[in-house]
Amino acid sequence: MEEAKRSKNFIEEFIEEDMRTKEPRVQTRFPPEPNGYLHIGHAKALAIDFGMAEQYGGVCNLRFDDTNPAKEDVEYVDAIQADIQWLGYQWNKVLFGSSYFDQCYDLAVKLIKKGVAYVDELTKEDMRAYRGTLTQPGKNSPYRDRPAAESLDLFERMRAGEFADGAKTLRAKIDMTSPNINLRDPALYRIKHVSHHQTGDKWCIYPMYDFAHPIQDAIEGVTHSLCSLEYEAHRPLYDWVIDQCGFSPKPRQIEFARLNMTDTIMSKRYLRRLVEEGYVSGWDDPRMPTLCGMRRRGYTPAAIRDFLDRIGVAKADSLVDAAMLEHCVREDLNETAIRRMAVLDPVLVEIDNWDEGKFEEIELENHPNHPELGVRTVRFGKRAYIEREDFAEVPPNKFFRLKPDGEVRLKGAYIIKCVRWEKDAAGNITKIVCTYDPTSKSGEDARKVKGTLHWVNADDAVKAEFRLYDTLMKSESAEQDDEDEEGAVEKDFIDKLNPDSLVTLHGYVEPILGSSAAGERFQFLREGYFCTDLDSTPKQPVFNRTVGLKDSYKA
RNA sequence: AGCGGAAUUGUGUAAUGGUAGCACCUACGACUCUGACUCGUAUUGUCUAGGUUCGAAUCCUAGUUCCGCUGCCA
Repeated sequence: MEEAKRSKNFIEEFIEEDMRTKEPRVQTRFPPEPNGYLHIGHAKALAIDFGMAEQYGGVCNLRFDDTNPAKEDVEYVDAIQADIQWLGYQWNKVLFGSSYFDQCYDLAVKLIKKGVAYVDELTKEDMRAYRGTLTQPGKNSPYRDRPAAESLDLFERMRAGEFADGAKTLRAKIDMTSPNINLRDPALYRIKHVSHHQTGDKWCIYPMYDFAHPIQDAIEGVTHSLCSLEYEAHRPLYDWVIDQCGFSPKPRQIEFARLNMTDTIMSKRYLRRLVEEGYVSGWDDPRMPTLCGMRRRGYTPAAIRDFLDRIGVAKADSLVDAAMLEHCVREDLNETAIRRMAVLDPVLVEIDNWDEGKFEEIELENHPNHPELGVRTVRFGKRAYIEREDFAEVPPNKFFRLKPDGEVRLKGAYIIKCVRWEKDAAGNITKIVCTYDPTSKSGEDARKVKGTLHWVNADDAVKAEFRLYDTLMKSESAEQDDEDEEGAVEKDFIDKLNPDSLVTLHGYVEPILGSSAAGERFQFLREGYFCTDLDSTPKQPVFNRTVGLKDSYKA
């Protein structure tokens, strides 16, 4: 496939300018916090971080941003790496923010000695009160001007574990009247008597993100620290830390808009609720926007990367139509997925003028656009299953499928004509009786009929389960405000869940599919792209519908 | 309200003072032993009001709307 030509985004403009005027080297980092699974939103950031490094011949490190042990867990460290690799990105090194704790500490000492950091003893509540508001300036803490030596002593004792959580903090001495609240003496270190998944019990004080991140970037030699828009107001603080610590050259922080997608919940908090309260089967439930969920659903790395490439990078907030992602996965799978026949909601067809016990071998192409992918053989006999919705007693307008006295071709086999049908007491159709035209065998240049149906031979069909997915949320805006009155929003969120996001059907597949392995992808003719689920067994194959086919039929 | 950002067709994104383009979506048509794929055609856009200029999405002025920021989270 040809490399799609894409115009430059604003980050590329910045990088190229920096390469011309500063140093001709690019280094980035992808800094996930190990407190959850990666989702499609992270994938955008990841594609930008790894993509920029690759594009400009630089390197990108995977660095776990683990400065808050209270919220993090090793469980996620491995999963995050697996997801990145699955997507096809390669890091230069795996690093941990926690491995810089010694340097952070030393730098904090340096800042105290410089007189630009101090140990504060205000309570959390007082600190908030002293901070002021969006419109009113804050005021100095009474501890702000204590001698550096005193702060130093206190800071050492904080480290030594002499104080309880929250009793003291180390704060930057910047400007309590700054219109940018992030500059009103932000906390640099806090006390947390919590053991860390990487450093164990070595520390009981941990640096804040705002202090640790720029230090990590600078030590590693990151040239461009790419992050999402909500860190924009933190950039002056990022630069302040770099300057006060005396780093040079200085990494440059550039912010871009994060991904939002229609019908998609992207907040970790809500995703966690779905898992913990059992609304989905787990983080890898195929309805989840997590990378492991999408993987299980059958999305391909190529499709996801193509999608990420197409949506671009900008600073304006946006809401990408999920139809774009669907388009990308259809485009990829159309090329690569082997064709098979499966009947999801079966109804029996019996051929009146076909001898009982007689079978014919039928050859079917594995891919109409790729003959080199070969053919397979299926048997055609007196009975077949077709899709229940492919027959109509009273056909709607432009119905090309089976109807009373109507003809259709069974894909690869013969043209059949409906002569009568049977129903049970409840009025459900139990059998459709047809005749076949012996002169219409596929490939023998017979006459044409408008409709062609997929089918499976009833005598050797394999029973299968099909899982069809729809959006987790009922309609448009997947997640609104999460800040209003807690209870109301929480309830609202659950109320908006789509009760039909998972529909399970039981039908039949070609015998050859009885042995498919988990993860294999197919196009089931006229039904969509499917992949074999983890739950699948030879006795009971299970298929997930990744995405349906486009359908221009309107009754 | 203070500060920081952002506004281009239904959606996403280009055009860096010189023909508003591309993709998705949608509609219609051709083809079709998948109502798929493919191919063709079409609709819709520069937040508003002024100004500078031969010429403005782009520069200037004023306004409007949206997003973010008041964690010892990241």
